Amino acid sequence: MGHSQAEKAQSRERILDAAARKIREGGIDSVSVAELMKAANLTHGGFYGHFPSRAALITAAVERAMDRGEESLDSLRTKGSPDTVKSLITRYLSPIHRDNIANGCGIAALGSDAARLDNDEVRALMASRAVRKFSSMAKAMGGGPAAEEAAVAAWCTMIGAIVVSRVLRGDKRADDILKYARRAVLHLEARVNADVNTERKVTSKH
Amino acid sequence: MGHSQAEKAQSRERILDAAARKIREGGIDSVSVAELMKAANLTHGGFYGHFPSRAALITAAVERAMDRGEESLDSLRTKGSPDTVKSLITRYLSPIHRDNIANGCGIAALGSDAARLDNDEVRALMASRAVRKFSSMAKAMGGGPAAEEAAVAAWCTMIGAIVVSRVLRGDKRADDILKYARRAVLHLEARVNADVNTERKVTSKH
DNA sequence: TGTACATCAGTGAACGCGCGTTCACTGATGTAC
DNA sequence: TGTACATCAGTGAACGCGCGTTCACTGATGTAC
Repeated sequence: MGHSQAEKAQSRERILDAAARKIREGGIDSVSVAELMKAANLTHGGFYGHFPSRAALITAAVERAMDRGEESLDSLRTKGSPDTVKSLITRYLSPIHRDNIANGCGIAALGSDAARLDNDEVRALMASRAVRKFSSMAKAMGGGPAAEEAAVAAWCTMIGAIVVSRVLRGDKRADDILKYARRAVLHLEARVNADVNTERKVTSKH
Repeated sequence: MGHSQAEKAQSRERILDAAARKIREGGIDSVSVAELMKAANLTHGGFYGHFPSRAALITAAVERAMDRGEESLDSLRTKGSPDTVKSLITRYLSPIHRDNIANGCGIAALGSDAARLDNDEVRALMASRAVRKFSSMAKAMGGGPAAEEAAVAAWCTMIGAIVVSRVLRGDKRADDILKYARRAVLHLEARVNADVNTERKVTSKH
């Protein structure tokens, strides 16, 4: 085996990515040091050369999970087509996303867990990522209070729909959940678009 | 201490209710036999006189949690006022509900956990309770496909909003999440009402 | 170029701890006579 | 009414197990001379 610094950093990345996947797949408690190190092709004793404790790993892995979740959604984009709000909504509420918990949205995967976390560091981290998600969509919707409100409602629907559709796994109604949520969210988006346009007209009259 | 059958049944109820609360407060994994029995004023050894295993208790406790969650929402009803869909929406999306995880909606509290459960018995149980929730609201919205669709979208938004608002605990924006979701859901409800009425008029013309 | 040494990522046995589970026992209650 | 016994919910010590964590060690690589 190699022993360069670069190779150590690669090991750390393997551990983190494995943890970020496992954490979404099985929840925060499901990550055991031994299993994790095995997934990274290492023995469990070496773990403490990379992280001071399991708790520290969890914090880093949740952050990684949030990042990878967004990247994964990005990677579903049709090449060349513009990155619209509608496209994001459709990708997020797709069966592909629902069926791929390990690589999907961190909030959908860990929301209930995060809601009750006594670990304020991890919870605050997820909260700030959520707020960022909301702001980003609000901006893409044209900005302003109406867009902010629509973006928050849209994300609540989307996150809730993925969770519910996953609970119904195997049921033929699971896909309907996504479909109904998609229509509701697209309606929200269309409504805020109309509002923003109306506002512009009203404003331009003065 | 007493030793009648009735008293044993009462002990079982105390264990179950404590578990149903703890399970929502800390997640399925957080329920330990010893802690649970202490909460029920018993010693841990006696547990197996009530349940064959921890797993059996979990199944029963999740069911109990779902029931108690609905009862708890019912108990927030203003006495004497009619039980409308609007009233349920407002009660569900209240800060009181958000801040009371232990007694709140089981799907909001355990959704992410249930979504990844390998235990199909428990997951199917939660799925059927969710479907029942949706159907019940659809019926209260006047029934039919449009009401079914609106009810599903409404529940996704409501569940997602409670989860997100809990993740933002302590942030002043946490209340906004509930407010925005409430408006979006009430809009959905108003829209399906209008649709149903239009449909009635159209139908009655023939 | 070759040899001796330092470095350090990773190894694997061992630890204490809390967990689910088992089981011999206790002691209050109900019943038989 | 009083005594002896059966019942059984609950007790608490003990178990095996997997976990997070520690630590003395290994052995491949880089460096000094």
